[in-house]
Amino acid sequence: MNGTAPMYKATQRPEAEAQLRTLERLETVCRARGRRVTRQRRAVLRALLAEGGALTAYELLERLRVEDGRSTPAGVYRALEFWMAAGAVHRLESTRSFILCEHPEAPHPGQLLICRECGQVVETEDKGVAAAAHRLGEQLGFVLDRHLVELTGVCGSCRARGRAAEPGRRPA
Amino acid sequence: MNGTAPMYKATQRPEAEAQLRTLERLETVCRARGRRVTRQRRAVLRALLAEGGALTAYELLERLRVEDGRSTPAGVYRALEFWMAAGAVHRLESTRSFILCEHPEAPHPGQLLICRECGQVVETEDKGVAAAAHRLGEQLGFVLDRHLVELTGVCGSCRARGRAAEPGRRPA
DNA sequence: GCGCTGATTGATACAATATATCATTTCGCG
DNA sequence: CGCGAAATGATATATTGTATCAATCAGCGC
Ligand SMILES: [Zn+2]
Ligand SMILES: [Zn+2]
Ligand SMILES: [Zn+2]
Ligand SMILES: [Zn+2]
Repeated sequence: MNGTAPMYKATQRPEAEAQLRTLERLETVCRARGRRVTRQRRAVLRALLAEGGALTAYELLERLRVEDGRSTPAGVYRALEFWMAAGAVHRLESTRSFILCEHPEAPHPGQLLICRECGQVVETEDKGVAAAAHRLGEQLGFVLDRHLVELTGVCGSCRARGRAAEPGRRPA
Repeated sequence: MNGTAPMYKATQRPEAEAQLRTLERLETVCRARGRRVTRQRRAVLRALLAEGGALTAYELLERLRVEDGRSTPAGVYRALEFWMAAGAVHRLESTRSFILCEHPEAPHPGQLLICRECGQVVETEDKGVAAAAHRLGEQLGFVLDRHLVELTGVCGSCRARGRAAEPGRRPA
């Protein structure tokens, strides 16, 4: 059954390599700005990378404590804040969790598509959505600097698997 | 209990009348579904209406307690959940607060524009944004049923007031 | 009106999420 | 090394949201 839509399933994290290269780049940028990439911060990034998806701050904390029993909520939130400022981590407002950015090369107005069945999160940089949002802001006289778009539903593979569920859903 | 005179606070804003008419309609709809519009639920709606903007659950609680000292967090959240299910209230994820829906006539994928200076929130039903989001979902094989768009920035009147700020901003 | 039934509330406790503070340690650098 | 900025550790606390269950209320058939 792998013939249908294995597009995102993909192999065991092919992005991992790229993510690690990205980490090095981030590190360089941070140092240039007088900020440091420390053990704790690296640990947070590694945990998110290993998870391959979103984690809440306290789930992250549990994982960090396996390696370092002294980890605290404050530490986790500090590291998360650091990476969010660097553009390497996003916060999913609708699930109060955190996830690695899939395009950390540059700041970007991204969109997050969330599957409520399997928890998968896909990050996009869709020009259409971004442009429409920007246009809307202009129409209303706003100068926007934060762009939060989280779209929740059911992904293709979950729909393929769960034919037992009701076919008729009403978008709300 | 004291006589529950339904003296709705004199209308301070123009939409208030329409909102109150909408309340009656909601009430009818709710009854038709075996749900009740009670004193406590009405109080939550009135408080949001009087505020004219977003309130956190606990800010709401403070206000309710002025009139009824027995109000509790659970009660506030229950009422909010009730109205959100009815489509009369939205939760602003980015500020963890709640606001009246400006178009409660029907379910809708809306967008919220938030001014970080004055806290103003404008709700829109922009076809362009909604269509772009829907298209994006289709491209990625998602069937979406929740549409969260919160755009934050500075509104026109705040910009007019605060000319001291820097003119060149980069949307992120 | 009377009692039945399910919806709603009251009261309390608790869970989950996030931040404040300050003494101490580490890092980068001259 | 020794300085100052950055980061952490430790602790406490603030904020936001739920669970539980007995008591009460509203609608309904009688
Ligand atoms: Zn990103
Ligand atoms: Zn899925
Ligand atoms: Zn609305
Ligand atoms: Zn404003």
